[in-house]
Amino acid sequence: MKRFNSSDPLAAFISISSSKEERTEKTNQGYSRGFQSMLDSLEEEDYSEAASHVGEKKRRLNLHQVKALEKNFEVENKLEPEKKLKLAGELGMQPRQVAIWFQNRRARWKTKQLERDYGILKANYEALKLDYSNLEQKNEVLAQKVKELKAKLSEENVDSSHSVKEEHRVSESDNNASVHCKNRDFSGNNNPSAITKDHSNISSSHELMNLFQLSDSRVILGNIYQVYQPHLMKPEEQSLFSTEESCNFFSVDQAPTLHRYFPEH
DNA sequence: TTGTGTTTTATTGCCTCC
DNA sequence: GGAGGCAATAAAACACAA
Repeated sequence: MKRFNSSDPLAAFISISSSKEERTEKTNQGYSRGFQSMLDSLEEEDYSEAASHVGEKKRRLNLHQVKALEKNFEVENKLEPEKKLKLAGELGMQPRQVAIWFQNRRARWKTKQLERDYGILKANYEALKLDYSNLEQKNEVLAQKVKELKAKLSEENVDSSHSVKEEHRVSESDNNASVHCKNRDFSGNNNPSAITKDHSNISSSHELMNLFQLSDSRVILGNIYQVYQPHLMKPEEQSLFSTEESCNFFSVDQAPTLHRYFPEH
């Protein structure tokens, strides 16, 4: 087990100060303001205390030592034992001090790296959120257009459906469509009661229009998603947006026949 | 001057590797 | 089993506002 060599704790704390030229050398190497001021004050302290320092207290490394350690860390963030001994000798430090400095420096670097990664992830998330918001707006516009077209179509059907014979023919066509989708509900479950049951429960045309809107929005949104970022869809959303389920309710190829849902027309 | 927050240096305990 | 790395933490040094 490694443990601190307590035979000479004094020596571990006393760092030999470097030359006056080295110590007075000002640095602008991108240290934080706090760190820089710390280094500055450290230099002054070194001046007055280095030679005669009483060493029980924890001491900070001088500027020369820190700069040399930083330089070595840039080259390699882990030290070979030989390099550690060499560096310790050059800087007047205990090898263990050098090792501890590198260890702490790696920890600081890791923290910074995590902060950077978090920033990147956050930026990506914000961009994605913006994309999603834009898509929602487009979807609303498209849904509104669909709603208008349906209303228009409904009016046309009312105008052209006076003959009983015509009504009968359309009714048959609707029955076929009903058979086609009667085994499907909105969530993709094979629940025979889902759609047909809804039919019986829908009491007003207003509810019905909402039903259509919901369904259409999902189709449109689903198609946009599939074209735009298909890999971002959750499995359950892919199921929800699957064209087979939605098309049977409102197919693009076959315009919806609203007669069934507007029997009064 | 003092309280408080931040940074740096060092220790401890655990883990992995050889 | 020893050496070394890492996470958590203590403690000293330092900055700074009130």
